[in-house]
Amino acid sequence: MQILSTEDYLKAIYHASQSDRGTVATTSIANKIGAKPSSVTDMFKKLSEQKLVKYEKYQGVSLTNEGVKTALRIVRKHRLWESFLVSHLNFNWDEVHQVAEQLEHIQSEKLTNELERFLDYPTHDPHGDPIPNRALFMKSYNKILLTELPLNKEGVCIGVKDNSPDFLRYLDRRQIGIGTPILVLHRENFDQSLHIQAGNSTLMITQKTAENIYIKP
Amino acid sequence: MQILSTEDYLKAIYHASQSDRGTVATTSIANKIGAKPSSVTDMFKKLSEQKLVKYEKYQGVSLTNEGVKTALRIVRKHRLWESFLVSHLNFNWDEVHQVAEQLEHIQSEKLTNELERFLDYPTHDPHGDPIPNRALFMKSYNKILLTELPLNKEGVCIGVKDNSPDFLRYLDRRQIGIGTPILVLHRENFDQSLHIQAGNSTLMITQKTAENIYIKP
DNA sequence: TAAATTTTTTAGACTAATCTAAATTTGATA
DNA sequence: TATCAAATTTAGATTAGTCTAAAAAATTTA
Repeated sequence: MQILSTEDYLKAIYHASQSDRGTVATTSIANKIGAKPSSVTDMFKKLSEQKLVKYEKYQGVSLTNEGVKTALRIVRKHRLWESFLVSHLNFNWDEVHQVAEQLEHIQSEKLTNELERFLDYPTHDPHGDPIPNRALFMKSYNKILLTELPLNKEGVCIGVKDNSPDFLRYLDRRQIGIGTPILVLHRENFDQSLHIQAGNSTLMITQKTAENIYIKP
Repeated sequence: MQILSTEDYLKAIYHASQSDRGTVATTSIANKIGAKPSSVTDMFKKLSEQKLVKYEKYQGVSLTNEGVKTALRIVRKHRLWESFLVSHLNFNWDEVHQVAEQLEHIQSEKLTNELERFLDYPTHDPHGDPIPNRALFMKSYNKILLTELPLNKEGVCIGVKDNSPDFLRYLDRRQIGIGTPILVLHRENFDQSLHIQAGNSTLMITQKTAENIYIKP
């Protein structure tokens, strides 16, 4: 439908290879990006010609060093813009993604670097994801899922796995956000739901929710 | 060569109809936009179908009300972004145009309006051009060209006609900018060059320069 | 006002990103 | 290991924005 740039493909490949480790299948990108597998194959060939991915027929793709760099440059811009939108333009963390998807394609090194300076060199975006610095280096916390936090051990919410507006708004309503201290009071054996203390309030959350919250123990 | 959106055409038509008054010729847009006249004709037809311009074969185009609104929405974004780049991201007034050309296409009403609020509702951009407000209304100063400023009458630089980096950097080197007070000390009959006082320094400028500086008397 | 020049449009073609449908390859299963 | 299902690729078509070259209209000039 829409016209997607090579940048969108590189970013999708980058994110897919983070979770799936290593090479990425045609259909997995097709689903992420909302295109038909045949279109993805064409783009794989094109990216391969540009030496941004390694592509073997029927074997999927993996990013080359140059491809990783290009992807990280986009991730950097995306997360800097998300930070700006939240910190200075009154956006909520569930509203920023769609706009940042556009802003990440703006081409101007000076713009990116000045934005980073203006924001005082943030290391993480509003969802807790790390922001690559000018050298494209980023440090992630060592984090666990809330499902893995032992009973009565204090932890802090430092990010989410699912970035969908639905989930983020759900967390907002429960007053869970980046930095919220969390304690697991009880784990229900029956359905793995949790009773937790989040900030000042105690509440119940499902396993599915807990699987999508990152915690620094 | 490049793929231009309807937005670029509308903006070009808008600017052309400001200076040329009324309808705009195919070649004039072709030159502005760097496309062949045949491409422009095609786009005129397309814009006409969308009721954004009134188009009569061989008679050029003029913007409809809807077309003017769309153009002003782009101008608004362009000038707000230029203001942001200069006021918060250390851009000079000669550097902002190219980046703002990209930023003006970002689609998000909330973004535009929040940016405007963040900048505290600026009325003019770094080149002195008026910024349409949310209702797309803008007020220009009544301004004259520096060539028209009478001898020994105090005026203030409030804008430039030529926005090219070359000209803007030339003015920078001479320490002329928005807000600089200017006095014409002498007008040379031979070539219409001017001796002026600009801020604290006196200097000589050519007629061509004076024709591109707007003054509030 | 007729001829020459310039401007504009039309016709047909190209490119990039997409699609559908058919063919091919892979890998799982029996 | 032969078969079948799923994944992937190929082939050919489509669309939007562009181009060149030729035709048509408008404008200038003699």
